[in-house]
Amino acid sequence: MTRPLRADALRNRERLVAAATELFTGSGVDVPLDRVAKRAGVSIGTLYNHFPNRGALIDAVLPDRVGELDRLAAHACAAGDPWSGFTTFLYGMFEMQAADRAINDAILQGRPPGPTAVPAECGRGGGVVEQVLGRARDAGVLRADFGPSDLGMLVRSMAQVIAWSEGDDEVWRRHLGFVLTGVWAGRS
Amino acid sequence: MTRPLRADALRNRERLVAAATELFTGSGVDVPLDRVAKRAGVSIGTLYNHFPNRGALIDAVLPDRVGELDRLAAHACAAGDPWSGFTTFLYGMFEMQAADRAINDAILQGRPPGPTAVPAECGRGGGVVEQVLGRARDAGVLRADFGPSDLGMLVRSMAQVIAWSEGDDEVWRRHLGFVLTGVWAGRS
DNA sequence: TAACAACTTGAGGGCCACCTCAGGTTGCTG
DNA sequence: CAGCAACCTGAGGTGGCCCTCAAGTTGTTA
Repeated sequence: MTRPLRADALRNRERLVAAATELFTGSGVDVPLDRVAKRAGVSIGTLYNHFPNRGALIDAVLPDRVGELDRLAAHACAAGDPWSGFTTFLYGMFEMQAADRAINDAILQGRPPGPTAVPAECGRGGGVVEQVLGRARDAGVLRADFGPSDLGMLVRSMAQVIAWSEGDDEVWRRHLGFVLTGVWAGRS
Repeated sequence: MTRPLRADALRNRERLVAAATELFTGSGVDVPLDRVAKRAGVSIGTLYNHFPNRGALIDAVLPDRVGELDRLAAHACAAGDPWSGFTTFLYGMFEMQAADRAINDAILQGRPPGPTAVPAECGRGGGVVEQVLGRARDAGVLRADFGPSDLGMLVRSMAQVIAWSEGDDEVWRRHLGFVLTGVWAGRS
């Protein structure tokens, strides 16, 4: 079906993804596409040959990063204590989110009619994430009614908090701490 | 210094504010200014005569609404129980925020380098708000270290949650409940 | 190496919102 | 009511970004 790309085409595509990754990560997913093309050393036309729109480019950039979620979640499941597994998973995840404006922006901008495939990607890793949640719930340390949609909302709200933290991790950590205390079901 | 406006100028200014209030409230603070002018029955040039930029218009629209905060806060202080005073204040405030896209948008978009004077306005009512906080803290029902900046962060994060709730108040109420549980310092 | 298809190029058209300003209109004052 | 300032008007300039496409270039296959 899909015949192999010509050598130069493949090279250009890789350069484009690399340039987009850099710019999206640093300045958000709103950077003019001309700038992405220029940084890739390629014409704007070529960019559009490979990616019909901005969303396609974002979709090409994000999945790599989302893969890290799997590792984080696996690590969390391996932890002895379900609660600390759950919390370190969240802290790790938001650390990643705070370090990469592309991710944070994608979450912020994924307004109700989400344009890109981020939700789909999140669904992919959803299985593992659901495991982390389930383990904490079953152990009775997480509110029994805390579901994936609650986590989704937390991610979105934290994206906003992170954007306001301006690089100071302590700021969003503090806020996250409040919420975690709120969803903790253990005995104090 | 500032001599009184001419009669027609005053009328136009009022019409502009009214039109902007309607449009901002319903469709967010991003509506094209041409549309605001048209709805006010005034030319775009007149709009710029009165308000040099969008921020000035927003500043003219919001303060009315922020005034309601004072009433809410006063009501909260009048409540017998400091904790229920605190929580009903917050629920009331976010209800207002959920009902008015102008407010919610202004909060969401007031990115770190905030353009409009919303923060200043919040500071104005800040005295009363600080009272509500202080009362709850002094009564030992609110974390002793929960300050105004924490409240500010909560407001911002809730703005995001509200935007995602798409009119379903139960959604943001649920999330707010988590956070409130987290900052509650009473004995369970 | 010929010859085709795949790919690239970048000027340019479209769109939309922002904002200006020269000229016309209107309230106001004496 | 004259005459001046204050005010209004809206066509049009500006800028940014989006996206297209006809013409040129380059990899590839035979």
